[in-house]
Amino acid sequence: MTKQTILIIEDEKDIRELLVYNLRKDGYAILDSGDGKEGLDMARSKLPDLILLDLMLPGLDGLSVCRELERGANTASIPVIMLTAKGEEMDRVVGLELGADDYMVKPFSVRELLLRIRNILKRHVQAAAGGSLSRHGLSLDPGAHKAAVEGVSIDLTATEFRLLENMLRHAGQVRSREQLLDDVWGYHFEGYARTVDTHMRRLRAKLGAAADLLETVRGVGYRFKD
Amino acid sequence: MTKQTILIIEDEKDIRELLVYNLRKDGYAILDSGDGKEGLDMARSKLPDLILLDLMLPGLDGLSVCRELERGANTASIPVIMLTAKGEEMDRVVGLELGADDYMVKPFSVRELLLRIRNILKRHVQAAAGGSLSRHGLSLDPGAHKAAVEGVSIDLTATEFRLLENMLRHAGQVRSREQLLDDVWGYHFEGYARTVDTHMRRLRAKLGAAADLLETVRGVGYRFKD
DNA sequence: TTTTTTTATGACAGAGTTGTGACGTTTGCA
DNA sequence: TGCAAACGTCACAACTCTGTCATAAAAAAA
Repeated sequence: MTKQTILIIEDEKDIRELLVYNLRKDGYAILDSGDGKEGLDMARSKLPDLILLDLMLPGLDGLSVCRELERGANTASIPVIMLTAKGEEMDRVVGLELGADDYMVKPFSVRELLLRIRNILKRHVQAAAGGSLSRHGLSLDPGAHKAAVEGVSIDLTATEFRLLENMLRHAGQVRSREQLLDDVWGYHFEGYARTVDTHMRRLRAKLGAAADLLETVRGVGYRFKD
Repeated sequence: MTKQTILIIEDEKDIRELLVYNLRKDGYAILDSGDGKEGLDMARSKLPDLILLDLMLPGLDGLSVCRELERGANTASIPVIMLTAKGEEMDRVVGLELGADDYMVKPFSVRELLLRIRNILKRHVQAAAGGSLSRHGLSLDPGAHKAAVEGVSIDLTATEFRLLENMLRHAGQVRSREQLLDDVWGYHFEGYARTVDTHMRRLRAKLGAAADLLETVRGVGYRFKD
């Protein structure tokens, strides 16, 4: 699960910093710009997973940015949440002129914004991602958070599940400890590489006879048997 | 499957156009009226699948329209979402007692409205098709707001019922506390995730022997046994 | 072989999560 | 108005999970 990127286009510094801080804390990678034109360029070059867009902007106003995004083949599908100050006649604007996915009126609840972002991203991700994974008698169902070996279900903790899922999604590929720390634990985790070893051991113990599905690649990392 | 029809009864032109535009984009067939009396007539003659009804209306006010709809044999089962301006003393109970399925306070998020509409329509379709949900000896009848374990009925409060219903509708899937807060409590709930725990406990207590149908998935959320 | 490097294992403490009882507030109702 | 039910919040204890470290084992290199 790679970190998702959110682009914030907002000229008010205080609000931008508030958003950057909270979104970063929530585990997103953040790009930000205080200018409409620059923000649009960033959107086109970085292709973020979601855009928070202020309506009133220097350079190029929010509506125009939105319209331009809609026009680009690569940017049209990026969900946009509009931010507006109270009294900016939002209803008409958002609804009639373009396809923002949602909008929030300032001052808004950060928590509510986070929830909406999560929901919107989830929907977009789910549209892309598939169902359950299985290989060599091991099956994982991420939605149900259930795992089974040869049909016999096994209990995994949250971390173990994420680790095994990541290995399975990259079956046949060697995964370095660093990659695993990034993907499973997250970029922010300043961990000890041996942590991965420990969890591999725990996973192997729980996998029982299927333990050898997790192969050690000495000097490199681990690999899920192809 | 034919397009579902939504009737909008709202006198403010801007809002009406906002709704027409967005709902049409979402794939619904739209009827609209700016007058209470006319709207009621349209409802009776066209029998839409859902009605968005403003509270303050010329001709005939929203509550009266709602009451009339409830009275008609053909219109009583049509779900109604009430729209009210902030400050218009809209007692939820009054509206809900009159048969409104939900209500939203202006200015509202178009996206949220669309979600609610989708949910309500889905529920109505399901209610018409099958009726009650049941699994593993637990049965729920959302229409009647009744629950039973092994045929023995149990009393659930409104929140408990919604929570259990949500779990049951996603049986086998892990539901995070955030998802549950969103779905069961709503976007605007600035709550504490422990609230979910507490309600799970209350549900389990009422479920008695069937308490283990609600499984804890540590570090992730809860899951209704598949 | 011996030495060095890398990985596996066992133990452990602290961090985090959940269940529970209690309490205060709100809401509906008599 | 007062009461009871429903609901959200909180504090706390029990428990699980998880990262870290020391050490053993294994593999590779010398």
